[in-house]
Amino acid sequence: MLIGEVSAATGVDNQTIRFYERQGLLPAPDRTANGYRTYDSATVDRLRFIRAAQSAGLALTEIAQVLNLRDAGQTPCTHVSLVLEQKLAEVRTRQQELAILARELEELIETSRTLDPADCGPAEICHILTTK
Amino acid sequence: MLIGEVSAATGVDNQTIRFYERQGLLPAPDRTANGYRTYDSATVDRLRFIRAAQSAGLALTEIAQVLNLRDAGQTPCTHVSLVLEQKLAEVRTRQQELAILARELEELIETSRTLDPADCGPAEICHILTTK
DNA sequence: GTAAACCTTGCAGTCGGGTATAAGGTCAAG
DNA sequence: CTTGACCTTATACCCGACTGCAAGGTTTAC
Repeated sequence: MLIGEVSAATGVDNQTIRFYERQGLLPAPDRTANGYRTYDSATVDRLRFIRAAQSAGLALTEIAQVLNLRDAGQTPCTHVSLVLEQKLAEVRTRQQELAILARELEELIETSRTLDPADCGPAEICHILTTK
Repeated sequence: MLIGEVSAATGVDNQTIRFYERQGLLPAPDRTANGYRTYDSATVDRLRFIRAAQSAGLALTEIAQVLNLRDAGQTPCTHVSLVLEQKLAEVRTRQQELAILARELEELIETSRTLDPADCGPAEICHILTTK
């Protein structure tokens, strides 16, 4: 399988596949006589795994760690569980931050309804954002 | 007021103030005889406004637009309202995405509890993330 | 024999919001 | 007269995950 076929099979761009190789997410592949990279179906699985892990919110470096553990012959499940727990905690934190931000935005929008643009004095910049 | 005093008054770093100037968020200030930037209290207000807008989730380019409107003599309130509405919509979208992500992470973690690491076949990479 | 559709390498650029560093000028205190 | 705290400029670097481009080699189709 050439890189383009892997790309077509996974939806991951050629350049991105080479980028992942440089980043240590994919091992250096075998080459054909003319230097083209050749892959087997394990690479397709590996790329699908990367996409799955990515959409689960893991960063590439975290995914690389999981893959390295696995490549070293260990079952990374325990490690993966820990990473997932940590990710969930981060997501929860971010959710709280966004909830606060959403409330603030609502308040500002509410304020902007009750304020008259004509009241914007020349000294202030925009009283919607500075009234608070 | 020299840049360091403005920095002390606002908590915005000297370098950041110069950076904002380059980004068009602050006008080119007057200079003393020896070339030092001098500011008046309006700059302090402007920086406070920038921080307020930033903590409301606006990007620097959006803040620059608001300030430019204001500097052009317009009351940017209507524009600000629109930007805020749009921001709120973005935040809502992001909240939904995070909610989905959180549910997925919970499921994966739940799965990892019921799975035995010993079941991790050599072919798969990590069955917590690929079971789904 | 030539055009297209592949593949290779290496390096630069993107986004946002800064932060760091170098190399120098200025000013007040002791 | 030197130390230290200011200030100036220009330039480069950081994070993450790519994306683009140049300049070339290879293979397939007509």
